[in-house]
Amino acid sequence: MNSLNLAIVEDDPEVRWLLSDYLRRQPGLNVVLVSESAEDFLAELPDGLSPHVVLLDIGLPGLSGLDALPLIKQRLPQADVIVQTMFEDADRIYLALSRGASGYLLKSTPLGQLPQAIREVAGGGSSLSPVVARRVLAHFKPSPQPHAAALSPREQQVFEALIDGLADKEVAQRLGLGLETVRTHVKNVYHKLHVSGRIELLSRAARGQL
Amino acid sequence: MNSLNLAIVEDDPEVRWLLSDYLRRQPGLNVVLVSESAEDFLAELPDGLSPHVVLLDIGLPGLSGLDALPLIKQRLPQADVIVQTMFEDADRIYLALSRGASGYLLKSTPLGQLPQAIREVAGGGSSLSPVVARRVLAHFKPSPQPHAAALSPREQQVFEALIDGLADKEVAQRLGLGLETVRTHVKNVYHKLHVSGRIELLSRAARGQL
DNA sequence: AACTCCATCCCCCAAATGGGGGAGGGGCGC
DNA sequence: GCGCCCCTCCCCCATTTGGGGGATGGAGTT
Repeated sequence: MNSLNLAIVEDDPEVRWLLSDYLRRQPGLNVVLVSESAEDFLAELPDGLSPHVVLLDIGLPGLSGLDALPLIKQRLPQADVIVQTMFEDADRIYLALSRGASGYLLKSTPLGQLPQAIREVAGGGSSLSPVVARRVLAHFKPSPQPHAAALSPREQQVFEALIDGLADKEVAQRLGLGLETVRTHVKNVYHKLHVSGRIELLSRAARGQL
Repeated sequence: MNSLNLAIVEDDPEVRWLLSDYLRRQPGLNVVLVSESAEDFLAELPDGLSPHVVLLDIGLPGLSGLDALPLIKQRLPQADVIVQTMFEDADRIYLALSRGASGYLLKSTPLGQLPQAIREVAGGGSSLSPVVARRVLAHFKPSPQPHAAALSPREQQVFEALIDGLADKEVAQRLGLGLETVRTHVKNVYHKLHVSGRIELLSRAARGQL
């Protein structure tokens, strides 16, 4: 079980050779399949063979790595896929992660860090290049509402209750207020946030636009 | 500019000593401030001094690292904060990241990896322990709705329109249907997804619970 | 043929919602 | 003192929403 089965999908012959050659030398790593395209990979994959980790290039001709990801995860649900690419744009990163990638390494990653990244991923972790990680974290922050500042303390509380999906009546209970009071606050929140009602409010919140 | 100013906030005396001692020895790293609490850190911080990176423990007595994060980012907007902790629960990770942490390292991280992580962060990247990274990535995936499968094609369309915040009438227009038809589909969607109305639906969608 | 699911549309009704309005009291700043 | 904002509560009214019922026709299964 110490032997980690690894598959490599990479179109550039030189890179492919470098990668497979280097990784083959690593103790505990077992390169079981090397393909030059996602189509080839899926076709060549023997039924019995299930790599623990797949190193997947994104800039593939034909079926792109991004499009191949769901197919690979379907064929090998328990395998972890590390996406390797020179692209570091938020869209591609987001796509790769939402399609089940367990790692996202830039091609600029030193070869020497690959074995560790592969072991981390196989061990239930994830490996992200620093630049990529920063992009990912950026998706978590944007909370600071420029609007929220305009909301009075009470309105802020009411706002949060609305986000929680409460009805006016329930908000009144939670905050110990009269129904009519809550209705007043709610209307004020709508005005200050420039929304027409709780549905628009929630649908924007769902998109992180608030 | 090659010298990286580093501040350390850590309550455990032994760990504090180990960290500061080890990091002080690293070439290019300059430990400029070591505090045993967030309060001390904010108080001791000279006005002219702006560390590039702050190593922040989360399990602090008094003001927790999590609560201190926003204050630190306020005082030092350009500084990158690396959170260091033994906690790996999703809540704390999420909180730390949404409050502006640029890195999240577990206490189990080998000392030897710290300098690299610090340099990566200072260089505009982010550093996450593998386990943490996996947790973070999990937040990106969950799209595949187990429910969605149960929705008929029309219902799926209606569902998406609801997420977009449309009213019944607007859904009818978008899909070229009669209002009553839409109302029927909407009700069916509610039943199949076990929600009581669009507010619960949207508020769950906002939390990624759908 | 009988059954089930889907899509389309219709009706009724009670509750919740949004958009207006107003009013009294408290606090803060000028 | 006067104005302004916040908090509290009240009323009216048109629309929307949820929940319940039912009807028709088509497609697919058994």
